Amino acid sequence: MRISDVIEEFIKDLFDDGSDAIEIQRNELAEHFNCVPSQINYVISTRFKPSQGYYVESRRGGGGHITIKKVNNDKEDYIMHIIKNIGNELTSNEVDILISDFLSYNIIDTKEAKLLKVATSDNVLKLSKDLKDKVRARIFKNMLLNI
Amino acid sequence: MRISDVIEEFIKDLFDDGSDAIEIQRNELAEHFNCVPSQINYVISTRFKPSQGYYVESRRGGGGHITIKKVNNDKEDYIMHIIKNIGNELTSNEVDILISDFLSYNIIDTKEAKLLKVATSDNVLKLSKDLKDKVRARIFKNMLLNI
DNA sequence: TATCTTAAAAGTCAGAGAAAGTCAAAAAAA
DNA sequence: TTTTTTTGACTTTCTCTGACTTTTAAGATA
Repeated sequence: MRISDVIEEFIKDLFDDGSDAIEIQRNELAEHFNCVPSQINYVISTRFKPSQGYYVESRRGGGGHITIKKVNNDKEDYIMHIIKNIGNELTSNEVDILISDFLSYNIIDTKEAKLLKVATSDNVLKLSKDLKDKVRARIFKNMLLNI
Repeated sequence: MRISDVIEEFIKDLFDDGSDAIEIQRNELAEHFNCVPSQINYVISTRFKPSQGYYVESRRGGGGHITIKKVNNDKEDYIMHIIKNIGNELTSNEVDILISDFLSYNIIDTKEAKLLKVATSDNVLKLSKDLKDKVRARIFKNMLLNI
């Protein structure tokens, strides 16, 4: 088995505790596997690409490290599913319920929640009942698509 | 964890009582962390830059000290100023200009820009001309208040 | 009082050290 | 042969250190 595969597996195992971000030190890892440090870069660039669901950050210098984050597209799938299930109209109450669901599932952060809420609130729209819920549905769905 | 990060955190914790300016003594702090005094300068110059929302002043000589102020009210002031200058109506064109100004002054990030844009776009609002620009102004201003 | 002196701060800057990144050539595998 | 993996020399970025400089307050002296 090639060393790259072993390192790949080792890194993936670090996620086993359920965390969605892990941190490694390039030189330390290279020493552990008895390979040159740049081998770690190779593994990362071939096996932890965004298209494979990972996002990588790093810092050089003393105490430097490499952070690998798992990005899941569960989020996008969930949002698309919700959007499809919102009809042509949406009440302020329904918005509140959706937003609180999104927050508890960590689909959006509190800032996005505030923006969604304010952009679709009765006070801001100030429209007749029949127009209001239609406009609200359109704004809400389109904003969601951009989150 | 690197010593610079520890010192950074220590200083930031000093703001926890809500004050927007804190005062430290360079030598004292260096002694506390068992590092050379210039390390404090390093931390300040890399972690407390104006671009990071801090403003630093100091005095030498007996009883000298370093004062760190939290600023970044610039952003809020600017936003408030803009909001006050937006009337009751706002065209799609005006939105585009404002958003591109905000972006170039780093008042908002690209995600916020997209949300502002989509929530106020003609296609989404789909209202008669007289209503549209009024609703757009309200949505835009209220969203800005929450950025 | 006015000035001079000294000590107590903070500031600067360049060099050393500690990481990670790059890239192309060699080697191995498909 | 073509593609993937491995290697290592060189680069870049970030952190830490210490010698030296500058500024200022406070005390000493005329």
